Amino acid sequence: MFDRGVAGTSVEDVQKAAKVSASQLYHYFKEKRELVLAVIAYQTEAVLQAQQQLLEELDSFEALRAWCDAIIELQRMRQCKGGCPIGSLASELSEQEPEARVELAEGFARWERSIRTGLRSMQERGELAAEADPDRLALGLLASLQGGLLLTQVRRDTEPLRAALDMAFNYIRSFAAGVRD
Amino acid sequence: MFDRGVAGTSVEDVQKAAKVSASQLYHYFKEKRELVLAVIAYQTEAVLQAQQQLLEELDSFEALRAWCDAIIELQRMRQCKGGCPIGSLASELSEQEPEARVELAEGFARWERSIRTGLRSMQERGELAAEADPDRLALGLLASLQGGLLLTQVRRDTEPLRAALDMAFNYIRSFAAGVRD
DNA sequence: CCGATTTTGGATTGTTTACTCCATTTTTAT
DNA sequence: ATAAAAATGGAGTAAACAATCCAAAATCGG
Repeated sequence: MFDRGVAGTSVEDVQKAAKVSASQLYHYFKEKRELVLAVIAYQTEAVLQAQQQLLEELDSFEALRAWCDAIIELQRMRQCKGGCPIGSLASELSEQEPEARVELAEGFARWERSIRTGLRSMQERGELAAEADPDRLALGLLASLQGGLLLTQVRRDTEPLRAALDMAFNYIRSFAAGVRD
Repeated sequence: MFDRGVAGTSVEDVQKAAKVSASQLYHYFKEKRELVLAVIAYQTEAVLQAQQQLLEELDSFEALRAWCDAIIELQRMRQCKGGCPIGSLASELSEQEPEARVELAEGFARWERSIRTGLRSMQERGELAAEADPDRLALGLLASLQGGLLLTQVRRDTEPLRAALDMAFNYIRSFAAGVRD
């Protein structure tokens, strides 16, 4: 489903890939919709877990920059194919499957919270100015990341992702303690 | 296709909506893929035309802000449904239809160029500092817009779009002539 | 060890889908 | 006016699809 989209992946495709029969799949998942919800849960965990380590140790601008660079490097290795696993599902399912939309919104919320916590810890350490708003910065950063990933996927070139993350990073850095005012 | 996605829209759905018979549709479009390419061309024109006016008169930060606000207002009116017509197609088709991907990339490129031209004119007018890079700023701004639209679509709330565009706008404004250095 | 429950294989069903076909109507060119 | 070309209606086809069904196998509880 990551490779070909949800609509582009038949239940039979899943059966073959998983080497199980139809009755097995339908024994564990009532219908395709349910399987898709499981994919959302799985991909959300995968993305959050992959980010967790770098986001937990967000204590400096260098660490934030390292996180950005890691994402860029990951997309480069993937030859810019596939976009964000959560973002792609979100775009395909938001208008079609209300339940999926809610789950994906929750996934993004967790991701956002994770970034926000990192920015807050930078603020507590005195790296980030007190007047900075970690909530909005985290949300803006996540949006930049998503948009950057989409444009990078379409263009098959990491430049848009770089531009988006550079912009977000530099903006956040403009709130470095002591730089403003 | 904007409402239900490309895969979620059958050729028969299109026939009914257009009140034409199968033979008519297939007379003008060899196959569904060709119809989809026409949709891409149509939506690209629609988006660019809708933006054109505001982007052409990009001569000040107020005008840039007005453009941002117009986009936010548009999504609010749409109840945050549907995301970006180009972005949604891009996400659904990029990995599936190589030809569509190229057309969508070209659509984004035109959009980017349009923004870039606006920023350049601001630079020529002396609003934007000479050391600002309109190319990267335009790309970053477009990425922020796309990501903001996606998150706003998923959350059914304009806040992510606001945060994304605020971030991009404030960053660009930090290049206001005379403010830096 | 044995009866009940769960799990599995695989054929099957009914529907939806993209696309075709051909006869008929409409338009165009002269 | 008329013949050729283009456009249209609508039934039809074959494949793909999600989902069902039932019998067989495996697992579990006492």
